[in-house]
Parts: sequence; C-alpha cells; structure tokens
Amino acid sequence: MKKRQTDKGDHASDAPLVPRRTPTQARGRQRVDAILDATAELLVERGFEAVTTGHIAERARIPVGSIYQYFPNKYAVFIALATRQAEQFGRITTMLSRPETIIVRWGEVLDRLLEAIVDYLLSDPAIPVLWAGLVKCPELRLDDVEYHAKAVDYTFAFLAQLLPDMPDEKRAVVGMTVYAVSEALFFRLCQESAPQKRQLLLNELKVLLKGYLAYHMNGD
Amino acid sequence: MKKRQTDKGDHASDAPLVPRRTPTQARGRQRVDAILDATAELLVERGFEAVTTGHIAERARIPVGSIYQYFPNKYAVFIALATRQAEQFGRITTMLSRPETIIVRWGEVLDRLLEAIVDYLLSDPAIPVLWAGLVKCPELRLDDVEYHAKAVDYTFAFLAQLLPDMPDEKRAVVGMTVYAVSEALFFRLCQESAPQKRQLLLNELKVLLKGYLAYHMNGD
Amino acid sequence: MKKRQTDKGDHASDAPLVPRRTPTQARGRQRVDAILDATAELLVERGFEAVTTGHIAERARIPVGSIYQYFPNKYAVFIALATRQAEQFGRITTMLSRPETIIVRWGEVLDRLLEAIVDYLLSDPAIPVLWAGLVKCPELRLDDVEYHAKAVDYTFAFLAQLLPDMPDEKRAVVGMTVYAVSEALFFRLCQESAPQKRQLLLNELKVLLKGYLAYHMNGD
Amino acid sequence: MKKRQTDKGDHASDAPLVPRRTPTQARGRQRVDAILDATAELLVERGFEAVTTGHIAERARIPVGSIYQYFPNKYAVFIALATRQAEQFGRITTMLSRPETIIVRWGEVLDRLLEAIVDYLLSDPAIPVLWAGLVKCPELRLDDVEYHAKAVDYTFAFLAQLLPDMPDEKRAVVGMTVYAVSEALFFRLCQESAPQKRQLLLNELKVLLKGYLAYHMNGD
DNA sequence: TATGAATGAGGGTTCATTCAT
DNA sequence: GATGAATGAACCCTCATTCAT
Repeated sequence: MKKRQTDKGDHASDAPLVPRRTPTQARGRQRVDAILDATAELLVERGFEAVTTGHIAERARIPVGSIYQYFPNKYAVFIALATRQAEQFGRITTMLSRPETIIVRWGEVLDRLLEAIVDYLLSDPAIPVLWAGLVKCPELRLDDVEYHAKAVDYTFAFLAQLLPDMPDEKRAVVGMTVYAVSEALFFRLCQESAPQKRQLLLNELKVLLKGYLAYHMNGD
Repeated sequence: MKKRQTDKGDHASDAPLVPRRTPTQARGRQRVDAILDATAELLVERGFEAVTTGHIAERARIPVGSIYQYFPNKYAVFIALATRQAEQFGRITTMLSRPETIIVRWGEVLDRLLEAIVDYLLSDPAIPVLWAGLVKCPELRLDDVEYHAKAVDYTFAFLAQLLPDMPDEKRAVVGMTVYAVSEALFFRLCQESAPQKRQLLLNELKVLLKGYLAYHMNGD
Repeated sequence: MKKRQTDKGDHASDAPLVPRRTPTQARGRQRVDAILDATAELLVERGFEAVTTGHIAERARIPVGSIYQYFPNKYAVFIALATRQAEQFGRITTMLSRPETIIVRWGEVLDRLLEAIVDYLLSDPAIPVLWAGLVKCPELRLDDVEYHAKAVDYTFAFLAQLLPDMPDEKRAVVGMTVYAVSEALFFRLCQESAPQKRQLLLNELKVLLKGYLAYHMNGD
Repeated sequence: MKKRQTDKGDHASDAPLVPRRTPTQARGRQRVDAILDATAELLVERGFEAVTTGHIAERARIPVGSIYQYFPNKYAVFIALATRQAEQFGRITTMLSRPETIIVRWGEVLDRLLEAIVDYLLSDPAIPVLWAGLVKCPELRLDDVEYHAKAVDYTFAFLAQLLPDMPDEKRAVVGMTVYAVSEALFFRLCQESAPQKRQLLLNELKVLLKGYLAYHMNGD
C-alpha cells in the first residue's frame, strides 16, 4: 500500500523514463557518467536482471539517493545508458545511408552497414546485454529504447529506398522480418568469443539478408 | 541454490536441474502434473519473471514444500515443464523428417515443418513464454532446455541431409543461423494476435529460409 | 515502478485489509498475538505515525517477513489490533442496550454507557491512540475500523429507540453529532492523566449529551 | 530536528518553531509568502502528511535551501501558515465579542460567532486541513498552533463573561468541553461537501452548545 | 512422507536537512 | 545571502528455500 501520493511528476514511481534533470555543471555530469559507467560494468558482470540500484551506487561510489537525483527510477538509468550508447549507433547508420549509393550498390552498402553494426556492438560488451535486456523488459515500452527505435527507423528507411514500389503493409512485414533476423543473429554473434566464428556468422547474415532482399526486389 | 540474488556473479545453479525423483506412485504423478499445469497457467497470466513458488503451490493446491519434494528448485520446475511441452515438439519433427522425402521435395517439407511448429507454438500460449524465458535465464544453461536441445538437434539433422557435402564446421554455422533466425521469427509471430499477420510472417520465414538454404545447396 | 504484478490477492499491496490467514495452531496464534501486542506497545510509546513494520518485528522478536505471513500489509496489522480491541467494546454496548430499560431511564443508561466506554478506553492506552490514528488514516476506509463501525451502529441503534418518531435523515444528523462530540471528548479525556479531571470531563459529556438529546425528545 | 523518524521517542522539536527571521526586505517577504501560499495549495491537493519540503520549494519556485533561510524546519512552515491564517480568525472573534452584548443576548452572539467561524473555515480549504493536521502532529506542541491558542483564549474569554461566578477550575473544564466539541463538529462540517448538510450540522452545534451553556448558567 | 510457517537479506525508493559553492 | 546537489538511514514489502513438526 502506497502512501497515497496524488499524481505529481516529481519524485514519483510512474514517472516518465527520461532523466530527472540534465546536469549542466561539471560535477553533475561526472556523477551521471559514473552512474552510467557503473551500470554498464554491472550489466556485463551480472547480467541485466541482477543489476540493482544498490550495486550501481556502490560501484559508482555514490549514495543511492544520488541516483534518484538524476533518474526517476532504475529503468530510467538503463534507458539513459541505452541512449548514450545509441548515439554512436545513430552515427553509423546516418553515415552509411547516402541514398544515391544505396540502390546501385545496395549489397555493398548492406555489407558495410552490417560490419559497422558488429563493430559497434563489440565496441562495448554492455551494449548487447542492455539491448537484449531492455527489449524484453516488461517494465517499459520498446519506444523508450533508443537503439531499438533507431534501428527500426533505419531499417524501414533503408527498405523504403530499396523497395519503393512495394505496398507499405507488405514492406512493414519485410521490415519486421529483416529487423528480427538481424537482431537475433547480432546477439548470437556477440555471445561468440572467437573472432573467426563471429566472422562466419556475420557472413551468413549477409548472405541471408541479401538473398531475402533480392527475392523481394525481383518481382513478387 | 542461492537465496534470491546473492552478491555473487555465479549464474549457475548448485543443484542439477533434473527432477529430484520421478514419482512412481499415482499421487506423485498427479502432483507433478498439477505443479506443471499451474506453472503453465501462471506463465501466461503473469509472465516468466513474475512466477513464484508461492503462486505455483497455491494454484496447484499443494503446499510449497511439496514442490521441493519433486524438484530441487524453481528452475527445475520450468525445465520440467519445458520437457513436457517439448515431447509434442519432438513428435512433430520426428514425423516430418522422413529422409527419403527430404531431399527431393525439401522445400515442401520445410514448409510443412514450419507450419507444424507454428501450430505447436500456438497450441499452448505457455510454450513461447516459457521458451523465451528460459533462453535468456542466467540461472541455467541452454542445454537444460529441452526444446532448445531438440530444435538444435533437429536443425542439424535436417541440414545433414540437405547439405551432406558441406564440411561439418560450416554446417554448424549454417545451422546456428537457421536456428537463430527461425527462433526469432517464431517468437515475434507468437506475439502477434492477428492470424493474418502471423500468416504473413510465416511466409516471410519460409521465403527467407528457402532462399538461404538454396544458396548453400547450389555450390558455395 | 513496480514489478508489474498482475492483480492477485495473495501477497499484494492493495490487498484487502483482513488478516492473510487466521492461525489455528498454537504457535501461529502466539505470533499473531505477539505482533499485536508489540504494535499496541509501540503505538503508546511512539504514536501512530511512527510505528513501522521494522519496529513491530523487533519488539515482537520475530523477523519482518513473519508479519507478512499473517497480514498483507502494515495497515492490516492496525486493523487487526483494532478488531481485537473492539471485541470488548462490542460487549459493553451489547450489554447496556437492553431496549426495555433504554427509554424509561435512558439518562441512566446513557450514564452507565459513557462510564463503561471510558473504562474501556482507559483499560488499554493503545486503544485511543489507535482509534484516533485509524480514523484519520488516509490509507484506509473508516468501515475497516471495527470500533468506528460498532460505535456508529450503536449510536444509531440507541437513537432509533430514543427518537423513534424523528425522520431518518434528521436522526442521521443527530447521530453524527452525538458521535462526533462523544469521540472528541473521549479522546481528550484519555489524554488527561489526572483521574479527577477525567471524571469532570466525563460529567460534562453526560450533561452535554443528555441536554442535547432531551431537547430532541421534547418536540422539535 | 531529526532526519525522518529516528529511533527515539522524542516528539518534540529541537529548534524553536518560530520563523528564523522576519524578512524585512521586499524579496524576503515575497518569498515567505510564496512558501506559505505553496504550502496551502499543497495541503489541499495532497493532504497534510504528503506535503514535503521538496514540493513546497518546487511550487513556490524557489530552491529548497531558501525555505531553511526563513524557517528552521518543515513544521515551522506549517506553524507560520497557521499563524497567517489565524489572523483573520482573530479578527472574527475580536469583532464579535463586545462584552456588553454578550450577556444579554449571548445566544445570538454565539450563533453569529459559530456562523462566522464556519464561513472562515470554508473561506480557504487549506485551513481545516492544516488545523487538523497540526492538532494531531506529534512533532509539535499545541501551543504553537496559532488558531488553537486563539480559539482557546477566546473560548475562555467568552465563558468568563458568560459564567462569571463559576470557579475558574470548573470553567476550565467547561471551556475544554465547549472547545473540543466545537472543533470536532467544525471538522466534520468542513468535510461535508453539500451546503445544506453543513447547515444542518451547524444547527446542531448551536443547539448543543446553547443547551449546554444554559445548563451551566442556571444554577449548578 | 508431508507440511507450511519461518526466515532475513535484499529489493526499489523517499526526503528533511546540510553545506560547499 | 542564495543555491540545490548530496546524503544515507529508513521505509514497506518479497520470496526461494528450509526444517521442525
């Protein structure tokens, strides 16, 4: 039974998952970074489910209360970390999506893109852990997860150029398929420790997607 | 087995996840079934994370302690349910994998197979919930999950017939790809409530896999 | 943000405020009594607001979890204590409300009743503290508070006999007045440590109520 | 003043509950007013228990620290608000207590007085909330609550004129009775939203008090 | 063998007050 | 003086597993 707190958006539990306050001073930014760094470490060490606010605070060497200075609740910390991680991700996709090249040599573009994404995912082992954790977390909506939003957007933008004549509904299904398949293989790949095995898996993903997309470009 | 999440990073269980003893007496079997039935219901109603031993016992109308008569811990209950659910799954794959047909009309066989799997997954809403829950559960190893084992085995058996000349290592990669992709799309499909949307997604999966496998059958 | 627990009535926070389970075994009853005794002591020592589940458990020499074996939440403990305390209260009012005497010598009956209530309230210093606390507690509805319900019922039953010809609506107002006035003076009285002062206050209450009721019995 | 509820049974505040300093500069006065206004709004919106210093500062658009420039602690803010609200209250009682009229037509005076008090209490919904909150607040002594003090004073002054021959001790008891009864019924009345019901309750209070006082004026 | 009350560390979150800037 | 981030003990409640009966 909760202290009947009427609905305010301040210190509330059902608050939006955006940071409470974007710190402008150096110290504040440092602390937010410390919180996010600590969270990233713990995600890798303990896994998504096992990260607690207590652990985060301990690792960041701050009191628990300070987490709640910057975030309305635990999940907002995850979201913020995801957002920070997703910046680089956004840059990749932006960079590779020059429309003019996409159609003529779309196979190459796709290859480069997939390689870049793998590089990105491997650049920080916390990324796939958090991504996978957030995607299945019943406490939040997928739209809050930055990578997911970006990846979905990008997928559909890519397909819009590649399959301009396909009806929107159909393209939505194709998009979901491409997205789901890529996500699944990327996560597997990240769990693989041997680089050559990762290379092999990436190759299969390329083959798979190119075959699938080629099929939809030719006729049906 | 740890109480809740202790301070360690150990993700493995201390007890084997097999049932403590296979009940031979009528009552024991009934109780195990009641436990498993209750668990299945609760998985659908509450989701994987939220199922507790207390809930299971209450729903099964038995005391909590009795769960521990038959299972070493909570996860063993899940595993047992997965095993029970996977029996039917095994029957499907067995039935459809008559070697003689597989090569000549493999495309058709694959279609039938995928359809049968979808039927199976939809036959009990607890199946995808549990499957997905177990796959990402840090408390246990994937090998303990019966469907996973069967599905992997079947995938490789299928590929062994379809791509007999492919080197084992390569086939392992292809198998993992096929498996991961199928699993991902099956899960999406199960979350879709509209039958026609499910049909569309299934179609895409067929196209995707057939294109991919055809690629590997023709030479490289 | 709460672990999205779907609505069950088992271990939930918004559970009804009745005890989870009425212990039938000796030990269970002992523990419930220990919890209730501890709560009563703490109410007197610390006041309503300052009683915490931690304090209760400590005082009762049991772990916190045990409280939740018997009660769904903190407020249910209060309610249970109130109910236990209210038993004796019910007995008083029952005993004194023999209808035949009530009308002829209602003044005397009222005097005896008020005296009995004072005796009751003073019999355990926790009673007025808890009563007052519950009555203003926003976490629960007044109907859950046993004394309140009994006292209101009794007041109206008494008035129904005394003022049979008064319209119900009017009698409701009179009843509320009598109730509010009595409650207020009883609480004051209980805060008074000197017995003779309590006696004086009780006298005033008698005079007050008898004057008020006499007014309503004669004509208007 | 303790941080939250510490482990002690001390119910008294460590700091005097008077404003830290009376702001003489324009800005200071504005800020104090803003704090008090914010508190009044929040009392109505959230209730006494749920008002926090954070809320007050936010609503008043000042930093939390500034509250502590003007007030030693949270309760002093409440006290100050009560004092501000009580000014108007003082004016009512002053106005109505012309000694010459009081004795001859004391019934009328009392009626006017009670009506004026009701008007006052309803003039700002924060008044009854705060009054009731402070009265049962273990953190402070009743004497600090301005209305309480004024009301008590006035009650006794009134009675001193009405019952000049009564011994002081007796009059103290009568005064406490009158006070407690009036307070209780006023609070009920304020919780009533229907104006006609309020009117009825007010009538009962008039009847009640006049009967009671008449009793003490005639003889005994 | 069967029971289910007992356990208690751990979970997320709050908030009055302080004090370095 | 003015600020508002920092503090951290305290709050209520959970639940997998055990073990006395």
